[in-house]
Amino acid sequence: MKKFENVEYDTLLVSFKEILKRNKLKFTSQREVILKTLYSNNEHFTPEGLHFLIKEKYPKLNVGIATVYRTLNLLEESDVATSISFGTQGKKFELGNKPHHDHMICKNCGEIIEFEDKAIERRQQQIARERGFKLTGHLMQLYGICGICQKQIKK
Amino acid sequence: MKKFENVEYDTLLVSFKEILKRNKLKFTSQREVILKTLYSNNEHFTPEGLHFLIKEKYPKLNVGIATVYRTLNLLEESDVATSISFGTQGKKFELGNKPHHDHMICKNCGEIIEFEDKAIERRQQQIARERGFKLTGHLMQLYGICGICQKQIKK
DNA sequence: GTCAGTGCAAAAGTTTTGCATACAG
DNA sequence: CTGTATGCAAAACTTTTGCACTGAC
Repeated sequence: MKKFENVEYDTLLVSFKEILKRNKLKFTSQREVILKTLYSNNEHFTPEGLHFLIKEKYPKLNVGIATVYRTLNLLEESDVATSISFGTQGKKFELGNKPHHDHMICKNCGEIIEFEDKAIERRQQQIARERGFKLTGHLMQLYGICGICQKQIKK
Repeated sequence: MKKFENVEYDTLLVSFKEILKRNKLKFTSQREVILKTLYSNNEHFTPEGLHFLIKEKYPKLNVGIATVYRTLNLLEESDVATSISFGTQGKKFELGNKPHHDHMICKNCGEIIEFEDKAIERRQQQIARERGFKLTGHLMQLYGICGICQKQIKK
């Protein structure tokens, strides 16, 4: 069996390069590092968070925050990444090709369980279609108390 | 028979006053106007949008943007209003006196469409149960491009 | 009268932009 | 070589805060 991870990143990289070429844009080390960092940490990054991590990991490149913003916007415009809005401020970005998952979060201990449900996804598509929307993504978080905490909370 | 969907404005006002009294806060004309404007326009407001409308409608009051922010944050903290973030463009607020619903957000123009779907809600309950979670709430936002923007983007 | 609320302006925090230089193609 | 990309800093925005004055209770 092939190494799934590398194949996926290579594919991602190739299609990113194709998009760049198609638009007469250049493939720079900054853009590579931003894509790679987004890929290897499957988190949702704020621009500053991503910038901080990159500065820590590749100090020699000295990537500026403006480049991070410009590249994230580029990635989003070309549908390589998507952004969602969390909490108070700012966007968080994630790669659009990641296998989709949602989160169930325990309000007591913070435990996060990932899940994925085809039935809900299908229903979301249908809801969007009914309202003339072209769906590009979603955020779904379920809040509750996990099994362990339910037992402990017998107060 | 009392309608469940929309709490009357008077009821809303009374409960807002109660909250203020309970917290030793004062009922001011600015706060009243902000609540009333949120109520009478069935929209989701950005702070500036709300501020603009209020300045237009009640120019004599000369409500400052800081007061709008402060009041919106107060309304949110006391669960009278809720907010939705949508990226760089900031938050949008709505009163929390509506029955539960989720949001579909246009990533291009920020338009927000409300929807509610029993099938998804049921499925969420089931997913939680399967994983030993006691569900207490959820957040679901669908992102996409609204019909109007889809047409405009065909350049 | 007391003290929270307000407008204003300044500050703080984010994101974008202008410009000279660096560098991919 | 030719432009695009970049870093830096300034600018543009959005939201919060400090302060003296106003006004609700």
